[in-house]
Amino acid sequence: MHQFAAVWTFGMPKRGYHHGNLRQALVDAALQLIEAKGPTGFTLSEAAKQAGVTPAAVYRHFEGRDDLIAEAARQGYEIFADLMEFAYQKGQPSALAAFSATGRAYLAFARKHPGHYIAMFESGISVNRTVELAAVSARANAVMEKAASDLSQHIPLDKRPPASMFSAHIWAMSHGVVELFARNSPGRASPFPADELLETGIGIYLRGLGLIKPDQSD
Amino acid sequence: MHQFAAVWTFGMPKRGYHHGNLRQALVDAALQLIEAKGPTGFTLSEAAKQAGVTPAAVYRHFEGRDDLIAEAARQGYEIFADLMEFAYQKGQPSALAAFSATGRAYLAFARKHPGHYIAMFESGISVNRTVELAAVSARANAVMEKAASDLSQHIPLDKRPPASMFSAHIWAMSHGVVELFARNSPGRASPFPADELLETGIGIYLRGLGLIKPDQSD
DNA sequence: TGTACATCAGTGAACGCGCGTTCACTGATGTAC
DNA sequence: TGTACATCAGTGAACGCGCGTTCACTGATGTAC
Repeated sequence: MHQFAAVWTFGMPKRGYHHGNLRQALVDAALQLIEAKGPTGFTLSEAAKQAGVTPAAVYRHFEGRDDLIAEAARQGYEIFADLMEFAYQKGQPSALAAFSATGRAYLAFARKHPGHYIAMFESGISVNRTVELAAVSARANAVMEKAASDLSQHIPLDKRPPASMFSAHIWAMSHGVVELFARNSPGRASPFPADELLETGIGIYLRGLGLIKPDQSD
Repeated sequence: MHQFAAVWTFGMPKRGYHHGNLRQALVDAALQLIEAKGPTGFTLSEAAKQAGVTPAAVYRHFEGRDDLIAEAARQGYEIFADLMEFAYQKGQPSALAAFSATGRAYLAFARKHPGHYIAMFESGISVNRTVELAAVSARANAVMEKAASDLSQHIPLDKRPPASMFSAHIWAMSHGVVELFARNSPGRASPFPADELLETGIGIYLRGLGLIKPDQSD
C-alpha cells in the first residue's frame, strides 16, 4: 500500500483525502467566481465545488461566506498596496513620474486582478471588518495620498487644492474608467482603450493644475 | 353591501382585490429594494410583498424578474434623459454653461434617484434588451456628446481631443465620484462633499483643456 | 523501524429558507341589453 | 335601472432548486515511544 501511495503523491499536485492547500484554493475559486458573477452572484457552495470539495469543508478554513470574501479582498489590498508602493518608488525622485506611475498601476491592477478589485470595491464588505483589512487598505491609501501630496508641492499655493481632494479626483476618474470602460459592460462599447482614456484624462487634469506645460505630453 | 363598499373605496388609496396601479407600485418597490440591497440582492418576491401582493401577481404585469428590473431602468433613463436635456437647454447659448449644467445634472440624478441609477448602470441588464431601452439610453447619451462636442469647438484644433473622449472623461469622473463618494460606502469616508468634488474636478479638467482661464472659477 | 494513538481535514446527510415560476382557481370589474 | 355574462387581476398552493450552515462521522496524517 505504502509504496503505491507514494507513486500517486510524489510530485503530483496535492491530492487525496486531504487537499493540502484548500484555504488558498478556495480563495482562488472565490476570486474566479466573483469576477464571473459579481459579488452577490458568488456562492460559497460553488466555490467549494470548484475546489473539488464539499461545502462543509469550507468551514474548516473560514467562518463562513463573508469571511471568505473578506480574505479575497485582503489579499487584493495586499497586492494592490505592493503595486502602488513599487510604482511610487519607481517614479522617484520625480513627483510627477511617481504620481503618474501610481495612476497607471491602479488601472493595471484593476485589469489584471478583476476578482480582487470587485471583492475590494464592489462587494460591500467593510474595510473595517478586521484590523488586518483596515491596515492594508490604509497602507494602499497612504501611497496614493503621498504621491498626490508630493506632487501638489509643485502647485502655486493659491491654486493648490488639498492633497486629499486632488487624490480623490484621480481616484474617481480611475475608478470610473475601470467601471465604465475597462469591463465588457453589456451593450456599452468603449470608445477608446481604457488605458488611453485614463492616461489622457489624467494628463488633461494635471495640465489644469499647471503641473504639465501646455505642449508637454507626460 | 354596495353602499358600504362605496364607503371604503371612495377617495381612498386604491385598495381591495384589484390594486389599481400595481404595475407602477411594483416598479417603485423594486427601485426602493434595489437601492437598499443592490441589484442582485433585489428579489421579485420581496417587491411583491412590499406592494401588498402575491409574487404570482407580478406575472400579470411583467414577464419575470429581469423584465421588472429593465422597466425600472427604462424609467430611470427617461428621467435621466429629460434632466440632461433640460440642463443642456438651460445653459444655452453658452457651450461652457450648458456643459457644466449637464455635469451637475448627472450627479443630481445619481443622488436623487439612486435606485434608478443602480438599475441603469450596475444591474448588468443590457441596454440592448429592448428597443425602447436602447432608444432612451441613446437619447441621454446624445445630450452628453452634444454638450461635449459644442464645447470642444472652443479648443484649438491641435490640442482638441475627440468629443467622445472628452465626454468619456467627464462621464468617468462623474461615475467615479458617485460610486466612491456619493454613496455611504461602508468604511470609506468621503473627504469632501460629492458635488464639491465633482465641481472642482471638472473645473480643473476644463482648465487643462484651456476652456477656463487660470483664475476663472466657472 | 514499527506500532498506538491523537489530531485534524475532510465527508455526506440533513436542516430550514427563500427564491422564481406555474397553475387552476375565484372574486371584482366593466359591459351589453 | 337591473340583470347576465365576459373579462381580467388577483389568490394560494405547489414545484424544484440551490443556498448557507450544522452535525456526527471517518479516513488520512503526524507524532511518541
